[in-house]
Amino acid sequence: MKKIKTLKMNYEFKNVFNKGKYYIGKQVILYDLKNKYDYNRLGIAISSKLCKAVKRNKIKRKIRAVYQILEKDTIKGHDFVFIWNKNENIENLSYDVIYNDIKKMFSKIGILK
RNA sequence: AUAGUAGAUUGAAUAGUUGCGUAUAGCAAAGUCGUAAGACAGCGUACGAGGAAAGUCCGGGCUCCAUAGAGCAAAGAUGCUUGAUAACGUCAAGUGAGGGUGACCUUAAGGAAAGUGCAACAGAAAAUAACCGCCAGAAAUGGUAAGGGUGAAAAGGCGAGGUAAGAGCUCACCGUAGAUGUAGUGAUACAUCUAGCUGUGUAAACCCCAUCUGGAGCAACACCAAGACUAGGAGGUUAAGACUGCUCGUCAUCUCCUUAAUUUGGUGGCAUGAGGCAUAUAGCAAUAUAUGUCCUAGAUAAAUGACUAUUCACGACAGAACCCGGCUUAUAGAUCUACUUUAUUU
RNA sequence: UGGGCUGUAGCCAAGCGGUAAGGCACAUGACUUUGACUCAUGCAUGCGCUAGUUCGAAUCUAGCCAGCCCAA
Repeated sequence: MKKIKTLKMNYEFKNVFNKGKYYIGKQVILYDLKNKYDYNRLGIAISSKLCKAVKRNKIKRKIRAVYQILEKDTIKGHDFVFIWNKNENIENLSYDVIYNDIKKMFSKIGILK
């Protein structure tokens, strides 16, 4: 099963936001919650007020690219939701910063093998 | 050389590693997920976002409402002419008006003599020529639209004759309206004659005239599976429904009321089309016809990413979501074609 | 994706062709020993932006911009 499992319904997102713990990185904020399944699920939420569709897509793609690499080495059974940090300018978006952010977060949670 | 005008094209490129979506009668397997309908994994191969994909401003296809019907009204849209188109509020060619030295650009451009409304302040007066004035007359009264300077706008303009004073009352020139002729499919243009000219502006105020318009939208709609409900009453022709009102007509395994429920998942719709490109013919052109050739995204929380190397002008605006034809708006730069102004030289 | 609505001072708002009412807030002055209350005066560079119609647009027309609501 190589496909990335994603969160789909609105209430699933709300669950993570309300009950989950959050971790703040330089460009990305992560909400984390344990789930019932034996795999991880990913959700990315970027509001349409932030910027237009092209830039939103770029953020999503970069987060997804990082997640794919790091997700292999994690302990399964979590829901993740990523949000863009509003204090950061969108034009500074870069792959390396997001990579370091998410690596730190995952190690804080303690799921990195 | 300089400053511009109009139109068209393009919208970084190459290589490697890795990753994503769709297709696949290629290989391999006969399995996995799911109650079911149904869906799918590995390797290989092919293909994979724009000129605006945007705004959702018009028009059409498609689907359902009856097959989308008839008449009157209401509501809305358009508004010089001819043509193009499936259609349009779009496009092309022209006409008038306005702007620019010019190439060229802009233009919702029917009707104010069907009727109604409005025109603040100022001004005698904003459409009835009332008031002051001028002239005649003893007065009553009559004649008059020259003058009464404000205003965005003042009763065709200006000059001469004429008169008691005046006046298109008469005349020349200009403007306006009408008729006739010529040119043109036509808007209209030009010429001649006639009328002395009474009626200011506003229709992007109501309105009148001409032409056109049924409604809702792919989250439409159809089918499949699971689950819930499946109880009671009313109607069978005008009650309710099919955009609004009235009249007519049509429909139904239909509709309405009370209680309950109106959910979830999947498949199709969904990518060959009023398609693109090239050539020829017709046409000033938009476009049409014929022949040849090509098939180039199809997701469903939504696919193009990341890294490395090289080159240059160092990369703007920006992401398909049922599909087409337009319009509008955003846009770094690059290339090409035609034309104009000014200056200098020959 | 589709459908609809609204933009007027720091805030709430009236006005729908004739040159921006009102309230709160703010500033100044008066009253008061001081403060509050009260009274007086002031505050819109042009009505979200850009064009057009008109003698004249907040108002009419067209195109943009921003915000909000509804269906699922």
